[in-house]
Amino acid sequence: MPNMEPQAIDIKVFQTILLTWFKEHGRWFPWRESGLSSYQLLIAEILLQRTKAATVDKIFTHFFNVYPNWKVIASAKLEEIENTLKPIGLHKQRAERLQKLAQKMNLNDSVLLSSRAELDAIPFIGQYIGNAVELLIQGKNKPLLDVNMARVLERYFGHRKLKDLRYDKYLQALAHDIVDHPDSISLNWAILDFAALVCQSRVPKCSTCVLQQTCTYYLTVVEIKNFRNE
DNA sequence: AAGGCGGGGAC
DNA sequence: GTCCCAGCCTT
Repeated sequence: MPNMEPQAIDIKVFQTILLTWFKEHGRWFPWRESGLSSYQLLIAEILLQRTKAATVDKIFTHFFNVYPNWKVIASAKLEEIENTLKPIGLHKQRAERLQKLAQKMNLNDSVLLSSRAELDAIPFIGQYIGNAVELLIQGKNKPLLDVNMARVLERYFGHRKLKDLRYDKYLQALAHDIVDHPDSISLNWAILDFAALVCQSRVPKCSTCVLQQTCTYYLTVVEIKNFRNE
């Protein structure tokens, strides 16, 4: 039964193995540095939407040199923001949203970012970024549940029922249980890095995967193929 | 539930 | 050329 809620021991194994993997193979990005402002953290999440982390990395430093705070974005020319964002795509949409957000946040971002109710009322902040703010700014144990984390969890523990991951109770509960850990941030990053480097969408590297012995996908799909020598 | 946004890298 | 990427809004 792939949709059964996993036992606590299963989650513990998953957490422990991935954190160990992360210490050796985890990626480094500037937005993971300590001491970033809530401005930088929030902008980073918007830049990362539907965009590879390595791609965002290329313009990240430059972007904050040009736009160091909400005020500068709020008063900038929209076309210039678009040009700055062009190399990472979705630039027209993102530039407009960033500027509107900046005009709102410029007043009092510390208040707006302090509670989930406030966050949910802000345009362009959905479930993912809401969780990211709670995790990275408020210090809560919340999952960065995107298509990549979903893919890892579903391959390992079993597939969700609903197409839209935001409404799938099983996947939501599972993700929350997984990152309910003293080092929730590292665990989140570990899963995202693992998704990008090992448990990839098209050709996952199962043969060298540290989770293969306990992975549903490996045990029910990959190993059977190997047995048949396909 | 489905469509649109988008350049860039991997294959 | 095709697929995918730290989503979200509109219809």
